[in-house]
This record gives sequence, structure tokens and C-alpha cells, in this order.
Amino acid sequence: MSKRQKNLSVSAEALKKAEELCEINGLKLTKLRKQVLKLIWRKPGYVKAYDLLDELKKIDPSAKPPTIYRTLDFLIENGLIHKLQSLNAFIGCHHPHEHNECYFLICDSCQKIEECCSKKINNVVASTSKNNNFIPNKVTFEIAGTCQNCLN
Amino acid sequence: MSKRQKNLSVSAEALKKAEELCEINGLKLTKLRKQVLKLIWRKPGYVKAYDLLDELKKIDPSAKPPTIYRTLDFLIENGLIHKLQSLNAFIGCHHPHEHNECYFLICDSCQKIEECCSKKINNVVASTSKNNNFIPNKVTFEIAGTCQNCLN
DNA sequence: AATATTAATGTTATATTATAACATATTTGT
DNA sequence: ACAAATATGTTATAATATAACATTAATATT
Repeated sequence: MSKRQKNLSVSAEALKKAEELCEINGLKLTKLRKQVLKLIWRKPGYVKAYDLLDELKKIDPSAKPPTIYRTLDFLIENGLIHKLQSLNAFIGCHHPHEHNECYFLICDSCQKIEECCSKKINNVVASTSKNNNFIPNKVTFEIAGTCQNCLN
Repeated sequence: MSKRQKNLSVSAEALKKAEELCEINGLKLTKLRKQVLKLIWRKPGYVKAYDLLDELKKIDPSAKPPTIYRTLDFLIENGLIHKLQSLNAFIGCHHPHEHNECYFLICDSCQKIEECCSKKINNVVASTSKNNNFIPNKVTFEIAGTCQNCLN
């Protein structure tokens, strides 16, 4: 299976999963939202909001910044995508509604992202929060560096 | 000791520490850089770049965005301040040149920041990186939520 | 079905955050 | 004293994001 084919199927699967989840949770995955989610999944790495806007404009020339940002907000709120705070970029979530905290390995060289979940992180967040009498709400955990592929 | 006095002394100490470190490491803590660092420490919570610029303009009316951003870059590179990626904001580092990874508890309610270091985090970063054949470079770890003070 | 309510999208304008590119001044090394 | 490197000044603009209000579409109520 080629890289392109693989990516297509990953994307198709993500879309299907998103539809199911929205169905179950009474969320409206409208045409616009589905289109944007599809565009996000189309690229193997992360996407920037205005690049997404440019892509969307090809389909709907009347699209404007609020079109994209509102849609991104919906997708983030409902766990279908993540925002990478250190990059101001967005990426599809590989396991929507399954995870608590997750974090990202961001390759500075090839822009690929590895999405990771681990109990250890949950534990660290929980224990630190407890130690500091802090009620955690949103965790941002991003590790930038170099991936195996790019080390050679 | 009043809050204001406490903050003043924290600030003074941070400045002194910064001067020492720059001295030791052959870095130039110029008048501008010292002024900006002082402004960052003056506020108990975090500061935004353009607020800093407004403050700086009171001292030096000719200050412009690059003035601030270049100075922030210097301070970040040399570990004297941190950038909070999830807020696009900046905060003085409490223990420059002493830490590896550190992370932040950010109170959504009062904007106070707790800077934390822990072996656990270092371990998680190290083990995940190893598992993924990833060479980490920069870690962003920010937990937003509610601090003890604001729970009441 | 007609109407009211809520949710989503459209649209204009502008706020916020950040950098490129080039000019000048200052410091440091020779 | 001069060259080279570093820091700062300056203009312009790029990149990211939201406020505010108008319109349309979906849903709930009568």
C-alpha cells in the first residue's frame, strides 16, 4: 500500500469515526465541519489555520477566517482534532473520545507528529496537581525534537 | 512584608541572579535587556509582549515590536524567562540555569503561574523519547486550571 | 403547518502576535 | 585605528485570531 493510499484510508476511517461519535453524542457534523476535518486529515503532518482556509476557499470561495476558526473550535471542543500550542497548528486526533491527556512528539525536521497517551503522564499531572492544590483543566504537553527517520 | 514588597525583592533578586549568570557565561545583559527583564518581573503573573512594549515605551518612546521580541528571544535563549505557549505570554524563570525541563500550573482565574520541576517529568520525557526513537529538544508542558486560592 | 427559539454560517472589520529586511550604532578583537 | 561582530533602530508587513452583527438553517412549540 502506498503512502498516499495509506493516508487516504486513515483519513476515511477518521471521518467515519467522527460521524459515528457525533451521531452518538448528538453533535452536528455539518457539511462544513466535515469538509474541514477532511482537509485536516488530508495532510500527513499538521496544518495551519490559514493554509486550511486557502484549501477551503477552493471548495467554497466565500470562506473567511471566522469560518475556519469556528470550525476548528468545534472540532477541538469535541475532541476530533488537537491544537499544537507551540506551533499554532492543528492535527487530527487518532483516538477521539478514548483518551484523557495525550501529548505530542513533534519532529522539527519533517513536521511529523506522534500522538502519545500514557498513564505516566496522567499520574504526573494528577500528583503535581494534588501537591499544589490545583484543579487541572487543560494539559498542553508537546515535545519538539528529531524523529528516528530524520536522524539519518 | 507586603505583597508589593515581596514582589520587589523577588524581582531584585532575579535581576541580581541574571547579572551574575550573564557575567559568568559571557552574555551581555545590556541596559535594554535589563529593563525588559525588570518589567517582566514587576508583575506577579505573566506578561504579554505588547503590554511589555507599552511599558517599555514609557521609558523609551522609540521602542517598537522588534525591540521587545528580540529582547525576549535573548532572555528565553539564555533561560532567564519562559514563554507560555498556550497563552502567548512570558514569565521570569525562578531558577535560571538550574533546571532541565520544567512545567507550569496556570490559573485560569487569577493568572498566577506556578513553575514546577520534577524528576518524574524528565523521566517521562526520557522514556517516551526512547520508546519512540525520538531525540527531544524542547519540552512544552503547561497545565491550565484553577489554583487553590481561586477555589474558594 | 406556522411560529418561536436556538444553532450555524456569512460578513465586515479589526485586534493580537510576530517577523523580514535593511539602516545605524556600539562593542570587541586584531 | 580598523575590521568584524553584535546589538539596536526603523519601516513595513506577515501571520494568527476574534468581536460584532446579519442571515440562514435546524429544531422545538403551539
